[in-house]
Order: sequence, then structure tokens, then C-alpha cells
Amino acid sequence: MARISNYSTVTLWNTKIKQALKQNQLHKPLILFSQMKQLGIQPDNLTFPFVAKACGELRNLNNSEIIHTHVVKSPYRSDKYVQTSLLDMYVKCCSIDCAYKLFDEMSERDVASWNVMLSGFCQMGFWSRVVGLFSEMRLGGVEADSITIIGLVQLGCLVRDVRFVSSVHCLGMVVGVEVDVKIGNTLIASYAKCGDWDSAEKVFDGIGFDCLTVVSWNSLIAGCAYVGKSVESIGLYRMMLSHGYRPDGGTILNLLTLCDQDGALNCGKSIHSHGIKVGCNKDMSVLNTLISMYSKTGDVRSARNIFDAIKEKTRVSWNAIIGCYAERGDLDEAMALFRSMEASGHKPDLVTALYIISGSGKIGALETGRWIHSYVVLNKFHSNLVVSNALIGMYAKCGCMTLAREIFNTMHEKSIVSWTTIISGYALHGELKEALDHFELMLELGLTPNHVTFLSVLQACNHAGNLNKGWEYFYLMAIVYNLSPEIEHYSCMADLLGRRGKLKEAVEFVQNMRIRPDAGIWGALLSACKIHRNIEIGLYAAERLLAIEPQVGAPYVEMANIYASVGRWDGVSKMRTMMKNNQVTKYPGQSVVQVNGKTHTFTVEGRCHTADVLIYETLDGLNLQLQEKFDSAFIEEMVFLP
DNA sequence: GTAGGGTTAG
Repeated sequence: MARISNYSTVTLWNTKIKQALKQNQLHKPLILFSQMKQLGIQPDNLTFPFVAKACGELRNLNNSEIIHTHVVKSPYRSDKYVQTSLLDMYVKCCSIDCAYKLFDEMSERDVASWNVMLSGFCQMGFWSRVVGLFSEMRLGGVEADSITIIGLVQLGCLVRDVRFVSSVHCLGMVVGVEVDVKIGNTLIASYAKCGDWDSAEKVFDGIGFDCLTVVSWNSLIAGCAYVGKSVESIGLYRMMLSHGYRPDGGTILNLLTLCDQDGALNCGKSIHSHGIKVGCNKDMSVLNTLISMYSKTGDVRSARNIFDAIKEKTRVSWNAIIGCYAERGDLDEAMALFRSMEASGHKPDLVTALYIISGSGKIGALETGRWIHSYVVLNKFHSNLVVSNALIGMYAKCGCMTLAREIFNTMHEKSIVSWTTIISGYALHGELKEALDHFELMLELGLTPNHVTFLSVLQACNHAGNLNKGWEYFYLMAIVYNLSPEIEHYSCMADLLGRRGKLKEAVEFVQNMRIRPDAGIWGALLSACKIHRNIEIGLYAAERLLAIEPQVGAPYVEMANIYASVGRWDGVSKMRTMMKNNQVTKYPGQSVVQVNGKTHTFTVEGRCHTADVLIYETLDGLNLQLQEKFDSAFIEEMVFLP
């Protein structure tokens, strides 16, 4: 009798727990679990997976460990379903070591447990362990299923390796997993994100009209939006509607990613209102993406309004709003929200930490940076690839190359991003030799540099004033690596030429570019003209700059400075009049730095910081040293000239 | 019991 009563009671509790999970009330399962323990009701092989799921979703390691202990004490300790759910729980909490220990000790492992372990290594960025584990799995006679294939395709997509994606595609067919619509959908988005649009369309066409789902269309739109084809994405969306498909949250979400930069606010707003029309404004993922969209387009108020209006905020909602402030350099507000997130019972996770790390780097807040670093270590996120990369970048930006290097050297696995980050760190500090040594070492290890890596190398050359090395790598990129230079690479070279006083060559270089020059490149030339007091080329650059951005004050001021530096006061007043006539106002640029938890603001040419005259004395000293360093770099390069 | 949105380099 007692057993029957326990059975029906457990079922009742399980239903309650399941319902709470479904409604995204993630704290409830744990409360219910402890209540039933108090009442003496024994949880069963369904209770544990549900509660484990909640712990995983909450990224709460402490609770996860408690649940694990309960499982060990229960009769279900060797149940493979229960064990797999624990595995997933640890993976979600970033405790890859705990997960692997559990996995290693499992007596019976099926394809689901392998899949969880694979996704765990994938999430940590341990690519070679994913590949190793996969071959181990096949050697052990466990057949891959569609979820394995989907996971591997996503890995290929993550590392942007189209060859990897297509080999997994073939493998999927060889292994005998029928290429079902879910694999197809993943392949569409992955091929597109790796830049292989033809293959993406081929997979889409191959699915067959009867099997196509909304998700297939979503994947195609996502891929299209990812590579920045906004017009085509909207076209695909129209086509989807005309074929009678009803958009879901995912569709709106993918369209929203089209509006990820300043100036795209109107586009974002219209998609938002369209989302409301098709009834997706209650969808949590849409709401969270809306926060990000408004944040990225610069409308902080709207982002905050949406966040404040969400009743049941999720971890992702908190992350989105914290990211909003951190990305804009408002670290104080981001940290305040971080505390509120903790107070609300949501544990800040890896993504929260990433936002705080990058925000700290952005404004040079070393103290907050160090604090979040310790938080990351405490919560065992530190061995994650993305987190390590972010930490390296943060320390480099805060001026601590020693710490940046220490993290770099002790990393579990390094990606092209890790190498690029350390190179750009050295570039930032003007350490050309270190930057180039790391670049060469990276090549020796067989990694292929991409356009960002080359940009960092060029910036290192630029900051060190080494024109010869600059040309060397500019051509290496184009000829050996077949990467056509982008506007940033051209800008960097033009800047380098200009700073070295080769203004005529710089202008010719810009005129012969394969891309249309932008405001940045003319601005770089203009400031080079300021350094070398060249009115003729300065005026040429200023004219081009004003043709692109007529309402920006900087070119007038720069030109006025050039005139002033050679005593042409007529020119100075001409510029002032032009500014007045064109109703242009110039806001002085500012820089921000955090010291002892206090944020200090500095204005261009301003000497009004209240702290100390010492600051300005030090700055003057630094300027002198910089001048000397620049001169010696110039001499150094002269020695190498034929 | 696995798969999804949000994240790192300029």
C-alpha cells in the first residue's frame, strides 16, 4: 500500500516540477524538490532529470552538486538517463572536469551521453578534444545519430571551417543518419555562416517542398542575415510569407540580427512592430533579442524599457541588459545590474562575465577587470576558450601585458582569436618584435591567419612606425594568403605612410585602392597632414572627408590647426567662418579611465583635471619619450633600407 | 536524458 501511495504522490510532484520548468520558473523545481524530501517522499528516475535541468539552466553549481549527492544516495545512481541528465547539468554549469569524471565512471554510455560530452567540450572551445572524443566514440562502436551530426556541424560553423562542415555533411550520409530536416536546417545556417551560400541553397532546395519547415526558412534567413545581405534576407522573408509559412519567434529573431549597428534603428523598429503584428512579442527569445537590438543601435532607453517590462526575467534577459551598458562603457551601471541579477536569484554566468570583461577593457578599468577575473576563476569559467581570449584582450587594453601573456601561455587550447588578441595587444603597446614573433610562431604551428590577424600585424607595424615591415605583411596577406585587403587594412597602411611623412605616396595609395575610401581613411590622412604641416594635401583630404560627412566638425578644426601651425591666420579664420556658415559644432573628444573605483574623464587638449598637476607633467614627459622612440624607430628602419 | 537565442580578436 505504502509503495502505491508513494508512486502516485511522486507522479504528482513530478508533474508540478515539469510544469514549473515549462513555464520557465526555474527556481521552483528546487523548492519543490526540497519540500518533497522534507515530506519523506522519495524522488524517482524522472524527478532527478527535471531538477538537474533546472540547475543546469540556472547555471548553479552549488545546487548541482547537492542534486548529484542526492542521486548518489538514491537507488538511481547507475541509471543512465539520470546520469546523462547530471552530465548535461555539469556541462551547462561549465564544470567540464566534473562532467568528464562522471562520464568516465559511467558503466553504460549510450549515444546521448556521448553527445552531451561532445557538446561540453565544444562549448569550452576544446576542439581537439571534441575530435578525439568523437573518434573514441566510433571506435567504441557507438553510432552517431542526428544530434551528434548536428553538434559537429555547429562546431564547424563555430570555427568557420567550411571544409569541416562539408566533411561532417558527408559523414552524416556515410554513417547512415538519414539527412533529416533538422540536420538540413543546421547545415543551411552553417554553410551560410561559413560563407558558402551556394551549398546552403543546395541543401535548402534538396530538402523538398513537403518537408520544409519554418525552421528551414529561418535558417536560410539567419545565414543570409549573418553575411550581411539585408535586402536578400527581407526578400527571403517575403517569399516565405508568400508560400504560406507563418513566421515564429525564430523568424523575427533572425531578422532582428540584421539591425546590429548604429543607424539601423529604424529597420529594427519596423521589425519590432511587425513582430507584434504576427504575435511574437511575448516570446522570451524575441524580447531578449529586442533588448540587444536596441542596445546595438544605440537606443538604450528602449532596451531598458523592454527589460523592465519583462516580469519573469531570464538569465539571458539580464545578460542582454548588462551587455547593453557594458558595451557602451557604462561599467558602473553594468556592475549595479550584475548585483541586482545576483539578488534576483539568477547567477551571473559565462556570458555575463564576458560582457563585464570586455567592458572593463573598453574603459581601462583594471580593478573591475581583476575582480571579474577572480569571479571567473572562482566559478571555473576560466579555462573556457572565449573567456580566456576576452581576458587576454582586457589585460592588454588595461596595460598589463604580463598578465595577458600569462593567460595566453597557460591556455588549454588556442584559437586564431587567441593569437590575434595577443598580437593586437603587442601592437597596442608598440612592441613590434613581440607581435611579429608571435605571428611567426603561429604560422609554424600551422594556423592560418585571417584578415583580423593581418590587421593586428599591420597595426603593430603602424604603431612602431615601421613602413618596410608594413609593406611586407600587406603583400604577404594579399599574395600568399589570398586575402584581399579591406578598408581597415588600407587605412592602416595610409596612416603609416602619412605618419612617416610620405603624404604624396599616401594619397596615391588611397586613390588606387580597390575599395571606395571612407571617412576614416581621409581623417587619417588629414591628421598626418597636421603632423607634417601640409596644407595642400590637407585641404584635399578635408574636402573628401566633408563630402562624406558634411556635419562633422573635426575636419574644419584639423585644417584650422594646420593653417595655424604655419602661421596662416587667414586660413584659420576662413575655417571658422565655414564652420559657422555650415552650422557645424565640434564636441571635444573625451577619454575615460577608472582608478581606485572612480571614473575620471579627460578632454582633448584640456588641462582641467582637478586631481593633480602631476598628471600633466607626466604626460609631457611621456610625449617627449614618445618623440624619441619614434625618431629612433625611424633611424632603425633607415639602416635596413637598401 | 542531448539539439535552440546571448559571447571573444579590429
